[in-house]
Amino acid sequence: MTKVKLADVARAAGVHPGTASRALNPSQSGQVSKETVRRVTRAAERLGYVPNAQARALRTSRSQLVGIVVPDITNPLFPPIVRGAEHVLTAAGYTVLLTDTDNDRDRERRQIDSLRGRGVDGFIVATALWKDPMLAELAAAEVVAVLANRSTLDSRWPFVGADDRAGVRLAVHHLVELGHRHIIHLAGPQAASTGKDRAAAFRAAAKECGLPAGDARVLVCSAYTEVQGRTVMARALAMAGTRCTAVVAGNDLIALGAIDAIIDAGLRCPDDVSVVGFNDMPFVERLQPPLTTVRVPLERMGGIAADMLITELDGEFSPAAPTRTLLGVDLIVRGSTAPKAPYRGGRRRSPRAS
Amino acid sequence: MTKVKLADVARAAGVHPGTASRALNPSQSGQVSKETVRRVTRAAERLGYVPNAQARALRTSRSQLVGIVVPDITNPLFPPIVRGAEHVLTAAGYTVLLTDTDNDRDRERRQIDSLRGRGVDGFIVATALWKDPMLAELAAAEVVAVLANRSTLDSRWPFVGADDRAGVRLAVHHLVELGHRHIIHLAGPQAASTGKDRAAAFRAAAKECGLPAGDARVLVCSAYTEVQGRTVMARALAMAGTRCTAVVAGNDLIALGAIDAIIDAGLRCPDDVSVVGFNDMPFVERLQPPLTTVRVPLERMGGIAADMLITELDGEFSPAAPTRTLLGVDLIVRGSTAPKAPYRGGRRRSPRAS
DNA sequence: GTGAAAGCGCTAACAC
DNA sequence: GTGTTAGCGCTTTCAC
Repeated sequence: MTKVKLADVARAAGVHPGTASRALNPSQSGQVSKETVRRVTRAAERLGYVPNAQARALRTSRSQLVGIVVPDITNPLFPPIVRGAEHVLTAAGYTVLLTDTDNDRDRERRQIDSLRGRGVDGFIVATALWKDPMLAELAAAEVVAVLANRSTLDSRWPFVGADDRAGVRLAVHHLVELGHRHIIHLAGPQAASTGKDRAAAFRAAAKECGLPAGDARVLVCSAYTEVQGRTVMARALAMAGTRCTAVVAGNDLIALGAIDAIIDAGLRCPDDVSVVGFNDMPFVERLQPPLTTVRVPLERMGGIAADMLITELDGEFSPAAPTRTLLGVDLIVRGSTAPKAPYRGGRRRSPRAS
Repeated sequence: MTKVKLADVARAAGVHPGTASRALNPSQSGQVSKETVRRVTRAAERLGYVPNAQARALRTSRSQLVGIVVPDITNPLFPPIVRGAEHVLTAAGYTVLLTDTDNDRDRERRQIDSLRGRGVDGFIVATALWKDPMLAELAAAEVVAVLANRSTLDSRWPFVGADDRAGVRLAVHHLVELGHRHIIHLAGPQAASTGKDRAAAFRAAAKECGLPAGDARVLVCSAYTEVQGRTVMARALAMAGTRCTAVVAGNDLIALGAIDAIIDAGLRCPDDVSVVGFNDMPFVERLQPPLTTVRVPLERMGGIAADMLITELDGEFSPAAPTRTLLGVDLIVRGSTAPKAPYRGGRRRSPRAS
């Protein structure tokens, strides 16, 4: 079983390879007689012809390959985004190269360089930093890319993400309505737009609700992980002056860590401390307690990122100002938030044995 | 910024392109003088040379591309497998093409054909059916592939998966030790080896524990989903003759659905019915109740699949009998299993309002 | 409407 | 040890 190539199809159809190429290529099949198109198409089918993408790419310098760059595919935030993007991309004839940077900048650079060497037509990047040297390089090299979830300082990139400000605002108002006044924000890494923007939104919302700055503290986690959420929340609970009754977490993972720390401290969620997450990643509705969180349409985000990239790739020129899409979000109220309990004079259950 | 090619590097180093190629290629750089290698390497670095993978692939008919085929990347079972495989593969210079078949056979065929057209060197397939026409075609076309998680009837494929029999045996023994005698198995789809093998293992383990066949029923779910688990469990609870006190689920998702059905019926887990899952996918330890399940080293599974594939790809010939690796599993006992409650004369809480 | 021919960037077989 | 050459499979200009 040796690979059948265009020349074989041409011979079988009794035409020249060039003609066969035109016949098989929708955009050029107009230049070929209907009859020839039919003969070539049938021959191709009969022989089970599959075009060699490498050769085509080499010739046309278009690979129909798209690289998707995520920090960690096991973070439940990303599979839906990847899935949404993949569906749109494959429907449009593109193939997805997935790469997981493992949150490691060196690895990210190597991976992206490798994908560039493979001639990808463009990237969907979900690892952007606010100040991102990698993106600067890509820009310099005139690489086509779209940013998903995280934005960047450099406004030249098309972007699709959640309306972070609206989401945090919803969360803060919800807590205030439940009677909470001492609310802290466990912010995500400030190098990421999501971390930065949500923190800013938290401050703005707190002000809007009339909370004094001292009652609406921001504590920064160095990563979007359960471990960081737990560590920073533990620190917050141990701080003398802090007596927060509610937490707005930078994302769901940080929220889970925060809940752990609350339990570690002998407190309960939501009885003693309410917690709101962000993203509504899969399965958080089944956790104990079910997580109140801001729902982001992740699969749609991936699909839109793919659409944007395809537009960019098809377009002869890009508009002066790139498209920026902010997806609407909803607050999903579940079991991790409750009305502020009346002050119980420091009565705590004994801390969990470690 | 025009792309720098091998000829540019050669010119800069003052050698012929052929020599530059040899100098840059580790396997052939022995044929070139040390000094030339140095000059070429430096020139390549200075110019920022990135080899064109398309051209190389066209010439060598080796693309260093590997396709990973999963049914649904949003099923938490798969991200760890993909991640494990990707790390090994990228370390070995391969790039991953990910495709999500959406559990759709037609889509799967199209995707695999497309990846073949792209000249992938091999596949890691996590969607195998026990009798799989797709795999038969791949075999006929002499495609190199490795099966992960699910095995197949045709023994020609290398395979890495969990020790399903041992896992189910652990689960059944655990339940019997807790005093359960009326145990049902909510099996996964019987078209998949995991569904079939776990069901067979369940029957064997029940027999081993001296449970009469009528007390150890097998009910089959048509998919590994929460919806199916819930539906089939509801049917089981509604069946007149059934009074099971424990469930061995085909996987964690089915287990979650089963727990839903138990609650729907006005019963409690684990108080009235114990449930054991399979896979120990991420976050099940935080669910309500925390899921007792069989832990499978998923990331390792992916890594081993990648290793097997690389071996296959490097080897001049494959051994007569392909490698089959069964990964050891552990039972992780958490909150969804408990000792059988004394018979409470059909006393049930009123069913949850629907 | 179709044939001829060149060439995308690279590697490997063959000279010397 | 290095230069030369051919060609991987395809598309596309240029003839006719």
